[in-house]
Amino acid sequence: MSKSETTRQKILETTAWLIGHYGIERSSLSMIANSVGIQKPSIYYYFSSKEELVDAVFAWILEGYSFEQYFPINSYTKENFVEKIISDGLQLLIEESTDTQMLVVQVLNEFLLYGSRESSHNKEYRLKIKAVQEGFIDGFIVLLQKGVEFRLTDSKGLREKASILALTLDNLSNYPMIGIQLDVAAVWRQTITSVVSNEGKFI
Amino acid sequence: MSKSETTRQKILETTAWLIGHYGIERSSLSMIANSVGIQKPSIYYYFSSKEELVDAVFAWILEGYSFEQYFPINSYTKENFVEKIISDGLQLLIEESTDTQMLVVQVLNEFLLYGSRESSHNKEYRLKIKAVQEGFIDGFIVLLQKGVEFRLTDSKGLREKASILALTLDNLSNYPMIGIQLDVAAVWRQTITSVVSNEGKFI
Amino acid sequence: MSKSETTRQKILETTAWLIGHYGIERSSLSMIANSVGIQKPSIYYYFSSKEELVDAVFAWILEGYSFEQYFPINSYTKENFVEKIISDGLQLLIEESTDTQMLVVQVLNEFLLYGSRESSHNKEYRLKIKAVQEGFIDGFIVLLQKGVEFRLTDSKGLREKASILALTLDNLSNYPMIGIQLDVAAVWRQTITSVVSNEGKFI
Amino acid sequence: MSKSETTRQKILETTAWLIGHYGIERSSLSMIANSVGIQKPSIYYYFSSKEELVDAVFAWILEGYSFEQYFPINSYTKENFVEKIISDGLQLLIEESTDTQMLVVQVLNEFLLYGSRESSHNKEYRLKIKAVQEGFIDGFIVLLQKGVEFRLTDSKGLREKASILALTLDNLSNYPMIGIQLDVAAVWRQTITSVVSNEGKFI
DNA sequence: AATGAATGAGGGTTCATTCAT
DNA sequence: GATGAATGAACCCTCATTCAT
Repeated sequence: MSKSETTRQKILETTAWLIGHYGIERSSLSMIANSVGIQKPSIYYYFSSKEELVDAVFAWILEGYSFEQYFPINSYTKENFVEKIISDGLQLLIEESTDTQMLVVQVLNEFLLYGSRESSHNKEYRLKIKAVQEGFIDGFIVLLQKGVEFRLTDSKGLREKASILALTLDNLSNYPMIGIQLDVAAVWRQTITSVVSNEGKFI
Repeated sequence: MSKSETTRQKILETTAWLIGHYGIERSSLSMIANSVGIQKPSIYYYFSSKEELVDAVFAWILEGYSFEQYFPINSYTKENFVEKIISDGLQLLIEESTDTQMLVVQVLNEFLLYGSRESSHNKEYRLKIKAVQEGFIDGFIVLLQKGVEFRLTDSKGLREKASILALTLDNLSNYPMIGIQLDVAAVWRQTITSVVSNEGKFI
Repeated sequence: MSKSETTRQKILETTAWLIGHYGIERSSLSMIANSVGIQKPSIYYYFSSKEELVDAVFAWILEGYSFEQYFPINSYTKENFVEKIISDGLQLLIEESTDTQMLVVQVLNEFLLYGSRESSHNKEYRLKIKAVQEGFIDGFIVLLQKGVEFRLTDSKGLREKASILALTLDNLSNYPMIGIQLDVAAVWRQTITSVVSNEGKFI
Repeated sequence: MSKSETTRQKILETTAWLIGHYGIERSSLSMIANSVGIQKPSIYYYFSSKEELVDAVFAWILEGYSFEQYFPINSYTKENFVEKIISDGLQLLIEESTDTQMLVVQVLNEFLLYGSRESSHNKEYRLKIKAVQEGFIDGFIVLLQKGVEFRLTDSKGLREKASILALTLDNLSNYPMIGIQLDVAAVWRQTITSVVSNEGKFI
């Protein structure tokens, strides 16, 4: 990696960390430059404005956060189906309790809130996060359809079931932020069990 | 209401609205004063600092957001049990799609994120929100215990079930913020059905 | 004393104390009102502006600070002359190490400095303090003339001798402010001895 | 001198001048910036806060104000002893009636008073000024000891004599501030004469 | 005799940004 | 590639003051 790219990357990572810890507005260019170990105007060599830097951070964070990454559809079989959903989900949830990934959640939430504010530009954030969330819902729909093919679950209310899975996953990853202690594994397992293997209970 | 109280209340409401729309840091005292129709220093007559004002807004928002308000435990009977949980929850969820209550969610999220940032004072926000969330979990536990008495649900994993209900409610109220269209009523109904009336499936 | 006078007096004393401890500019009307136990606008009932209040404090402080008060010329005799100058001076100096009087010195210094600043109005402070200081010099001249009559000192350089006494007194009362430990009594006695009983050494 | 140092120096000098004329609190950053011919935030490029700027001014002013600078002990001989003390002192006193040095006195007094106020940080000012004052006392003690060696003065009460010289010098330099006209030279000569050549009169 | 409510002016400070070097 | 120097705009906050009550 060239020196230039190294510095760019350092700025990106540092900014992400700072945003996760102090929020977007509180993460000033001074702080960022200071943390990276460069001078403030140097940032402008890589990013033409704070807005552009923040956008880049957002894109960089989002980049590695997709359904396919955590739930590789092709490796699901009739035999491993239920247990693999559980374990794949747990991996996401538990990975997130590591510092690195908890940062991602925090930063995404920051952007989610930031994007929900009154501002023409911010709408993009909301739209992109929406896309990711819908990506998870769509992913679960596809996954559940496999479950239907495997005759492990019935075909009614697939969209609602998928939504429940997506939002449960989302919220379980948010709970640590509030500080609530929860048996994440148990709750996730319980959710999968009742959603996937419910028989004709859906109205 | 005295003139003083009127102004104080106006400041409180305006600030809540602004925080919901622009966030805490972006809601400057100038904006607030401007929106209320007074001069900036006048705010200091009612609140000794921005921090105190923000605290007051937080307390005011939190004040009307408790489990008991939405799920009045005493009015649950064996006959109305399942349907009442569904309708009470829907009232919360649908009420929240009105502008007034959607503001509450937005503001609470703002505080939640604000509280998760590095700062000694902010910890209080997190703790108070945690208390509210735990209030919902505890409330659902009590409610589910009633369900057990009524022999409508079994007694295993009560805490996990309650957690699922609480976080589902939480997340369903957050979805509109992202802009995702969801058949909220269907999802909630589905969740209640699978959680309450699951038979021995919990591990 | 009527209630009105009592409050007025309380404001005066409190302001003097605050000026002594925090300086004129730092002693805000809020602080004063707070310390007195009244509301800010009430001060305006007694003093039409902060400037007028400060002036009143100045006059009140100056009022009890004159040469005659400490050195009653008429009670000086040939027999007690030297010892009485010493003891009268020491009374002023030692009295000043009590809290009450140390306040006076502090406040006067505050006004002295305040008065030396660029401002048309402040000139009055300087002039009045100058008058007091000259009052001490003139007083000592009269006193030393008595000494000449008593043939205890010679008549040369009376003005310079008087000046030395006045400024020594002044400075000795300032030293505690800096925090320098000094055997005040010894220095004052030494000064008197060398000034009053010097024989023909003055040029 | 680099551009940066020039500006820094200009800020320092301007601030000193303003403090001498208007006091520390009245010398606002707006005034300073205005006088220097720069914008307010530019000051922060050189000094991280007003406090730091004021500290720097204080250090800068104090820097050139020591006993040794005015009374070079090594150049005192038995022959020039008395006359040199007089002339060295007069140089300090007369130099101070120039605008430049009168500013120093004014500023030092400002800091002395500022330092005597209730505030944890200000204590340092008092301590440093105390150190300078004690430097003068100690310097005069050493000087008088030389006088003892030269058999020009006796060895009793050296500390008190030194104190008298130091405070006389101090006060003589303060008198112009009040506006009192005084034959400074005569008073200083008289003090030296009576202090140095007093014979066994000390008690 | 006193105050509740409000304000214009100005305080110190931080911000993102620019630009010559 | 990077920065030293500078700035306009905006920040939170405090001030002395006013005025109807």
